[in-house]
Amino acid sequence: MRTADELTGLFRTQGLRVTPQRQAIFRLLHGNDRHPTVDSLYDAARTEMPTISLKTVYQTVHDLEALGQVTLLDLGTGSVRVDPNVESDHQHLVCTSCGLVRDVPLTEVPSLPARYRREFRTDAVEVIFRGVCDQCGPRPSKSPTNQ
Amino acid sequence: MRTADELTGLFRTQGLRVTPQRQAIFRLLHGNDRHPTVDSLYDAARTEMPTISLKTVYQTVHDLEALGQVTLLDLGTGSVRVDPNVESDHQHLVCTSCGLVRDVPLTEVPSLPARYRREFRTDAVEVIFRGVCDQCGPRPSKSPTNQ
DNA sequence: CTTGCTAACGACAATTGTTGTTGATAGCAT
DNA sequence: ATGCTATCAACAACAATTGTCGTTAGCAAG
Repeated sequence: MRTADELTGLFRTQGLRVTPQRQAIFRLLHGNDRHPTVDSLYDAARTEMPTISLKTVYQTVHDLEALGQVTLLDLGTGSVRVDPNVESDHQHLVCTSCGLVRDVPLTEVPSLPARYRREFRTDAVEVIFRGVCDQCGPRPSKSPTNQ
Repeated sequence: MRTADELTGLFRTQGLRVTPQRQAIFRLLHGNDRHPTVDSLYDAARTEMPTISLKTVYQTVHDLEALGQVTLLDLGTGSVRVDPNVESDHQHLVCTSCGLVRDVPLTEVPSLPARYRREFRTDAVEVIFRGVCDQCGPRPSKSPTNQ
């Protein structure tokens, strides 16, 4: 994702205004590869700006999405996640235990079988690897930290 | 998915009871390839059983899932969809306009790149083709039956 | 066929994630 | 500096799903 300053300029050229609230969100997202939920962004923003409202965070990430600066992902974890990585094409890995999401660059994704192409125009192919990360999963040996 | 009668037997061996409500849901799902939402199942069930409650439908599809007789899909369409096809491995195609979901058998799905496998155990790989079906999409020519 | 345990029922309230409304405030182009 | 209006915070509304609870009825065993 672009820097907070670049986004400020971009927003202004689009007739959008850049408030302290939005700058805080820009900063929280820049270089963030944790795929935060809107709610976790909200929590983070509140530490430096206690009166910011959840609605403002939603509105800002939607604006960012409309400008192609983030992707909003629904990975079946119950809430939307913000993915600031729009530069490089990638897929996702999701831990079904802790909710961790990580980018996975794939050199090749499947294509829709030919006989479906007449009746369906594919705009995007999404691949999700579901499983357990090493923080959650039963390590092959040692420390039976089961949970 | 198995027939309503087979499911009745299976439920009983598990100590679950089979009520008229559940049988109605079994019947509505058998041979159904439309990936209904819980709500549409609820509507369908109410036509023959006006007092059935939404909670009962939720409970029954969750029981079916626990017994491995259906899969509950979250395809980002806002609500869960019930997929009774548990016999053959397949992926899904989703129309972003009308919400249509269709099974797509894939001969091959991507695998997680080697360097991620040390830190993550993949349980399932999900592929979603997002796009527009021919009912919704701009037909190349003729009948502008838009919307 | 009766009996009894308890799973499942319907009705309704509660929760969670997200969006709509509104009047006041403040960003920023001129 | 000024004014238009986008954005704000607060709050209500919404949709999908789950929890609670007192009552009913499935069904296994006798």
